[in-house]
Amino acid sequence: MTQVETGPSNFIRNIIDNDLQTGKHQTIQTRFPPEPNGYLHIGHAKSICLNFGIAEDYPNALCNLRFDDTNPVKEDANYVAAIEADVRWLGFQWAGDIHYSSDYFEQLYAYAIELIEQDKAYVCELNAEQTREYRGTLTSPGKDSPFRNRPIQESLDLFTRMRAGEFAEGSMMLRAKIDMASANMKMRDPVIYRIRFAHHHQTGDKWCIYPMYDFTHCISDALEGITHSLCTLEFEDHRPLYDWVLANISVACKPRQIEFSRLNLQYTLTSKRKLNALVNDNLVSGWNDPRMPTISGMRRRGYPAAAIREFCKRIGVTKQENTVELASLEACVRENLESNAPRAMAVIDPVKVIITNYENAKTEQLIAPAHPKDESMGTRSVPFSAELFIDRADFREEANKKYKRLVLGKEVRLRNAYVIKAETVIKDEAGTITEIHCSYDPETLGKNPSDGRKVKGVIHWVDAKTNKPAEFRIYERLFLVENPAAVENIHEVLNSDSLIVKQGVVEISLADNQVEKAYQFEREGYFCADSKDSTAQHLVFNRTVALRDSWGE
RNA sequence: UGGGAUAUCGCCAAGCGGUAAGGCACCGGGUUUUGAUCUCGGCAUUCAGAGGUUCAAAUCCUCUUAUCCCAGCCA
Repeated sequence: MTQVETGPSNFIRNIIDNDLQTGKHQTIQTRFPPEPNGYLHIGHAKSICLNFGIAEDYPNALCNLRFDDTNPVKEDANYVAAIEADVRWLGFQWAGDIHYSSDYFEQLYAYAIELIEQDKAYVCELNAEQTREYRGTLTSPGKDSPFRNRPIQESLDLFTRMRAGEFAEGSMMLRAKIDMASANMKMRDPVIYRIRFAHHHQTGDKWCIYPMYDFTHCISDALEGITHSLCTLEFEDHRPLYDWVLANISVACKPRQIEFSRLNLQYTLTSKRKLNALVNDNLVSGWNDPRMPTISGMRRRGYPAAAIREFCKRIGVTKQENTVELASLEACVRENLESNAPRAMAVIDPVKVIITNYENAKTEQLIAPAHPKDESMGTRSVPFSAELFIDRADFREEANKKYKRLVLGKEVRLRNAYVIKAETVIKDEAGTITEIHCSYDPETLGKNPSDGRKVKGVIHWVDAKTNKPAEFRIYERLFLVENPAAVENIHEVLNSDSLIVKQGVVEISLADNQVEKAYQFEREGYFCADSKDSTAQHLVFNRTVALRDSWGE
């Protein structure tokens, strides 16, 4: 069987190629197995792109979405819905219906019985502390539980009664009988079932015993016919256990677990627990705060799904520990938006400009292209009158040659409009500039001055009579340090300027823009209207990412 | 001090015995009504270190070093 491989190559795909070539598998089946205990983040995106990407690229390959829901005390149906939406938004479709590990609880229970009947599992009554003591340490072997050799019938009876709810939480557990002296801690008679009188978001109150990850995951994979079970590096030690379980129960399918390194991103946290803490401590507005590295946060911020997919493609898949620079992600976002985002003008920190030689009552409609290189994106009408706004940063009373904006007594090009010259400035008592009086050259619309004068600078502007007021939210990294995960107290390294709010104006053509639609506000960056707070009465724009800026000053 | 893994440019990452891909970042030139974009050029005689095998080694063999993961009835 030949495979048409369009995705990026990596060691996992090499393994798959080989399995196809040798005939070990005819088709490939992967799965993305999130636990519904938090929102998906950029690290999950890597796994999603890997698993669903393989399903897309290999003939007849499929990828399941399976919720690994074996711990009802931490999980919630709200997360299920959010995760589903995030995967879909990222651009992927799972095979058939959504799966849940809890769908297999009955089968899992039967396999546990099989293990007990073979004397490969037993009910243990050690409490949590004792269990830990008996397990030994990294350098010293554990010792057998006193319950390890109890009769099979007794374990069978106890396990049945555990399910029936006869015993208290923590009083008993089912353990695999492997090797308490194993150098691999995971093989020291791991717990495979514990008692939890908890309501489960899928199975309700049907169960009071819940299977552990190591017992559940491999069997769920096998039941779904998964060929390659891809997970992160910290599960390498679990692989012998994964294989042990499948080797000792009556299932035919033996998926292969392959581990790859998780993604670390500079200045960001990718731990659900810690991200949850940011939300609970109100350090951010929610899981979808635009500063969050969650899929929903990035979406709200304006990152295109395609840019996130491209990023995942560029970072690759290996077993090496890595920390990717933020610049790499931002490059993908800019690259996508550069060609897809229509242009518009917005003034974030406005100061008024009066065109003294322009007829006061007049307003003309200038035509500006939506994109400088893509004519198919059309044009828009931009009103121009004697009163305009420009950004305070674009004017100086005096400046050196390198400053290419408006300077008193000098000329500058107004983007998509005329060349103007600053004549005088008006200030208030505090010395703050309130108005800049300029003259314009009527012969410079769409052409350079006929006398050959060179006007090097171009600045953006918004008509003062017809604009739309808008709020701009400028985002910076949430943390001051490259690796916030290594910091004990997150509060100490929180960037107090991670959100800066500005009140300004946008050109009138943006009055009825759509939420989450990307625009490039020329010379400022890429923005999109906030999906939660922007309304027609009060526009709110999130800065997705600034434009690249090579001006050193 | 037990076990498992990983070491190729500032950050990712190809490479799988035949003489170091690519991306991001960075540095320069050009174009430009966005200091954007685009474009041209530069950027590892060297692959954690030391030995060895070979005509030939990042790739094979030794040893050393560094880093990460494992002692939840979490996933």
